[in-house]
Amino acid sequence: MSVLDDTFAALADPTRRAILARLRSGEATVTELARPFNMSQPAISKHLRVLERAGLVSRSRDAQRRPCRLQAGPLKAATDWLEGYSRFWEDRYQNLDELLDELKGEEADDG
Amino acid sequence: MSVLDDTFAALADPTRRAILARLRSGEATVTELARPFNMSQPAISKHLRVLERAGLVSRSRDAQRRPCRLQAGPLKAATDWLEGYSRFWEDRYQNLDELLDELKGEEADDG
DNA sequence: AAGTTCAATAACCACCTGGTTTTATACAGC
DNA sequence: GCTGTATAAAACCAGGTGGTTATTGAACTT
Repeated sequence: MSVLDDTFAALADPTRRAILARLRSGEATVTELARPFNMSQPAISKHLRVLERAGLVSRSRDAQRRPCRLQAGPLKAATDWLEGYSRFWEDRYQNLDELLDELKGEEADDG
Repeated sequence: MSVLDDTFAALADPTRRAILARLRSGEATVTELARPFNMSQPAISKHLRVLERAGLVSRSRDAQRRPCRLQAGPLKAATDWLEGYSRFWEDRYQNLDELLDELKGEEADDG
C-alpha cells in the first residue's frame, strides 16, 4: 500500500541490499548482478522486480541487456521516516525512560 | 539472519509502524495498542512478537499487563545503513547519472 | 472460591516470498 | 536463417505472514 511498505520490504532481503550496494558503483546488467550470488538468473530477476516495484531500481534497454540503475528517492523517504525516531536512540532519553519506569515500580511497591 | 533483515522486515508493515509511533509517546499495554486498530488482540500480539524479535520493543511486567516500550537502537543501525546512499538522492548525482547515460546512448547511435 | 481482565497459545486459512527448473522471447552476429 | 546470449515467464514447492476464532493461563477483585 504505502510507499514505505514497499521500500522497507525491499530492503529486508540481504540479496536485494547487496544488489543496491553493487549499483552504487554504476549500472549493471542482470547477469552481472547475478554473478556474485551463486543463485539462478530467474531468482535475481525476481529480486529486481521487487526493487523496481519499490522504485529503487530503474531499467533501460541496451540490445538484449536490461541495465539496472539505482534510484535512491525512496531511500530518502525511508530515512526521513526514521528521522522521527532519532531522539529515541540517544542514551539520555533511554535513561530517562528507565528512570521513569523505576519510579513507577517503587510507587507500586509502596502502595 | 542479519539484524537489518529483521529491522526492515518489521518496518515493512503499517500496523507495526503505527505501533512504534504510538510508543514514542510512552509505554503502552497490548490492549491499549490494539484499541485504535479494529483488529483482534492476538493479531497485535503477533505484531509485537515481530517487533520484539527485531529488538524494537521491550516488555516489562505490571500485574497482568505487559507494558511495551520503544527500543530505537536498531532504527539507528538502519539509518546508518541508509546513510551510505545519501549521496545518491541528491539531484546533481542523479543528473550526472542520466547525463552519462545519454552520452552512452549517443555513442551507440554513432557507431 | 468465583469472576474478570490482560495477554499468550493453538489451530486454521489465504496469500506472499524466495527459491528452483524449464521454457519462451528478443536481439546480435556470423 | 541458424546459433548464441540476455532476460523474462511459467509452473512448482516449502515455508513465512497476517489475519481469524476459540481456548488457556495468569493475576487482580470481590
